[in-house]
Amino acid sequence: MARRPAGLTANREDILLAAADVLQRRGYAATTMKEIAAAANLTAGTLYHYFANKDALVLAVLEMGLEAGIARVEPIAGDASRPALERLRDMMAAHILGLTEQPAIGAAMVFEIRALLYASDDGEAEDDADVQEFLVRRQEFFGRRDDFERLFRQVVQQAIADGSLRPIDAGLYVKTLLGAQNWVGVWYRPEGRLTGGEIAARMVDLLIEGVRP
Amino acid sequence: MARRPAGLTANREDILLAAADVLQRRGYAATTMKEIAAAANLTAGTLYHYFANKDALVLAVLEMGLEAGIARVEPIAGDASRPALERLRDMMAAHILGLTEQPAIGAAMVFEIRALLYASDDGEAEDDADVQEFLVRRQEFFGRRDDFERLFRQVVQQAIADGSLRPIDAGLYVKTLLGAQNWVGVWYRPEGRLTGGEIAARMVDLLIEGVRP
Amino acid sequence: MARRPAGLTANREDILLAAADVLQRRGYAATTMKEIAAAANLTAGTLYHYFANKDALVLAVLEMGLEAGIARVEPIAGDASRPALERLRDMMAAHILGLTEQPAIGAAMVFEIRALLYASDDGEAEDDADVQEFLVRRQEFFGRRDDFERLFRQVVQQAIADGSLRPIDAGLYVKTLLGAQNWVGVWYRPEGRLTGGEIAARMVDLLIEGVRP
Amino acid sequence: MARRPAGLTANREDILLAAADVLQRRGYAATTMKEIAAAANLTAGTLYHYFANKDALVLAVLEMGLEAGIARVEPIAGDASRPALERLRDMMAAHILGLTEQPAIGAAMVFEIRALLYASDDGEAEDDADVQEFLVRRQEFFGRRDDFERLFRQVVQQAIADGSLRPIDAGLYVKTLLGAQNWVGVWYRPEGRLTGGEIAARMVDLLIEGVRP
DNA sequence: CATGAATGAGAGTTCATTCAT
DNA sequence: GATGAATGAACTCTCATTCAT
Repeated sequence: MARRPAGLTANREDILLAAADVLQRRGYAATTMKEIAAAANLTAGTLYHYFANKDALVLAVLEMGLEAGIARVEPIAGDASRPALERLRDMMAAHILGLTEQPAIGAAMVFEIRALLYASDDGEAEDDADVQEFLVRRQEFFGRRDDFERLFRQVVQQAIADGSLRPIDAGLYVKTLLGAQNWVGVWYRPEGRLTGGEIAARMVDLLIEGVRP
Repeated sequence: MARRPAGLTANREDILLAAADVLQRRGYAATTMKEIAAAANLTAGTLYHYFANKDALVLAVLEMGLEAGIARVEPIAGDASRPALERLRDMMAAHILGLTEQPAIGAAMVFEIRALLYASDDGEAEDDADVQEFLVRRQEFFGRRDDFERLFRQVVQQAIADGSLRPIDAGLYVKTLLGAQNWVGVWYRPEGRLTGGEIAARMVDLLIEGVRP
Repeated sequence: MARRPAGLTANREDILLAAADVLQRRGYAATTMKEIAAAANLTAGTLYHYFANKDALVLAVLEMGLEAGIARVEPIAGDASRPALERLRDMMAAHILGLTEQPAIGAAMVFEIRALLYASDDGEAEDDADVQEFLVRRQEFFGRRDDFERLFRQVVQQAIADGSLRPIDAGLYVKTLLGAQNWVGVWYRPEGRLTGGEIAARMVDLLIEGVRP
Repeated sequence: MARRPAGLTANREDILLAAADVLQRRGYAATTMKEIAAAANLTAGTLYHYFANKDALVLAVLEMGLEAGIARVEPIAGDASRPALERLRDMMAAHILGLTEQPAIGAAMVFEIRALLYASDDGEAEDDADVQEFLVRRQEFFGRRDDFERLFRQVVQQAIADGSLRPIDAGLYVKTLLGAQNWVGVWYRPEGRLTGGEIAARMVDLLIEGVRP
């Protein structure tokens, strides 16, 4: 308490949102715990009440972003009552829209994954509990990312199976999709020429219909 | 070149290649000047004979990668004797292939641009000579990146004009292309299921023809 | 104040005193932050809680010394109830005595001012926030040094006006005074032939009365 | 040769003059061998053909300055045909004038002596030949400085003996003189209100006659 | 004599992290 | 929970110095 008036007390999620914002603006390398703390109206020491260390905090940001992405896409993917191609289109649009609504998290997910990828991988076999837990959670995170990718792949395969898509390399197509879409989180600017909705609609069209007359 | 036996002498370009490799493996944040130096068979101090500081070195890596990309694509784009769509296909394939051949640089270009984007932008406007030069070169780098994107956009527009592509949003389509393609530098593994050539051919097909039957 | 037993806790002023001592013994060039920290029973990192960088710390030492000098001299200068010449004599004696009591600071003020004079003036006009603040404070410091000199000059001028001094070049006389006096901080050794009080009394006599029979 | 046209070839003395200039402008701490080399139209490596190391070079600058000072003052001091007080006056004036003519060296002598004072005195008993020679030369330098001071002291004592000065503490008076005079090298600016000759004349008057009416 | 690439020690500085309060 | 002083490891960078050419 002390310093911050009631109502401004940060909780875990506030911290994560603040951290995502700083990460997007400054990048993992340049982001300090003090900056994150300041963005969340806290001091650095206090962050350690919520997160074991910087990597755990950043990983939590990415988990939050990934889970949000899955939450947007999974219900659509699983709605067996709708045609696969229709679901695919909606999944794509929902994902793109999500990235434009939360560009901080989107960009963080593209860029900071790499920073974490080799975090704590300095060759030495560290084995304090925090590191162990981090490694496990990172593994789970990558598993969830695969889940996310699999949702798309399955719907693509269903669409191929029902003939609404031609027989393509589903894995490669999904990587193509995700590359194009994730990149939106990088270049999108709220003040830009197109709204998130317009981007979503047009990009889905381009990626599905191709560009031939 | 005192001290080091002939044949091991590093020059600027050797350093850049070594640096690209380390950057891809470890990321900007985790990459130290000592690691780069070791990869180039030098000591850290010597790097400062060639580059003013870490940022300047990393920027030089990106410049090298970008210029290589432009060098691959520009001659194709400018060959007025060939149909626009054919040129577009070749440009895409050439770019993708380049990324699979030099994944270190490709990944560096995707990820480390961000690290540089705000480098020296810590809110304080430093401007000693090195920083000034860095900012100028960074600006030029972004200009060249725009040039690269423009090459694609112009060919797309030509293809629309000659009717070989339908009337699409050329700017958005190019961002879609580049997102999908650049992402290859991230997920591509030489030991993977598909060769660089196969990835290039299939991805071009998907992005041009779409996925409808 | 974690870690260190009560009683050893250093505060800003303790650090400055320790730093003055090291500076006098080793000189600006040879003094490292680690040495200062060790002298203050701290680690180097902790110094950066109190001072933005080495220059800011050294400047703070000089400020402390200068303010102590002004505090000794100003009340005497301003005591309008006493004859100007008497005040001048007392100011000189007080200043000399101060230098012999705190030779560390005295010598630091003579020597390290120069080191700071061009600090951050490496031709490049850096201006991040710390440097800006430093430059401002350095300017203020020089202003205060002028204030100090002016105190002497004004009393000299008053003494000239009331006829107790002959009509001399007041500015040059004060520079002569201060040169002779500041030099005391350089050559004075506590174990020397004369006490601080003796030096003060004799030097005042020499500088006022001259050396003619 | 190579790089530098004939006629610009630097010799030892040119280097010392260039070094004195850089030292005055930047201070010992900030002065690098490269800067000195550049000021002398050389590269850093070449300096080592002339001087064993940085300290030896700086010491040589000070030696040059001190010998020049002695050369100005000694002939006057030793001219037994003239009254002591007259010689003292001329010695003072000559010294002050010298400092205003070569302020770089004058300031260097005041400030950089300190930097050298503890150079190579890091507690360890270094014993390579260069260090040994440096320590010997430094000792000799301090001896010469004492010689310089002694010249003044002897003339003062002669003047006391012949009654042209009152019976003062000769040692303290000489320190007073030298402090006031050396300080001139610090504050003198060629573009200032007074010429070197005026400063010399007035300061001699002040220091001899005092300031009483 | 002169060069400049190379070294390596060490400097200043940053920052994640801890912990008494 | 929250703080902020303190730590210490690591990093970037500087620079005197060396030496093959």
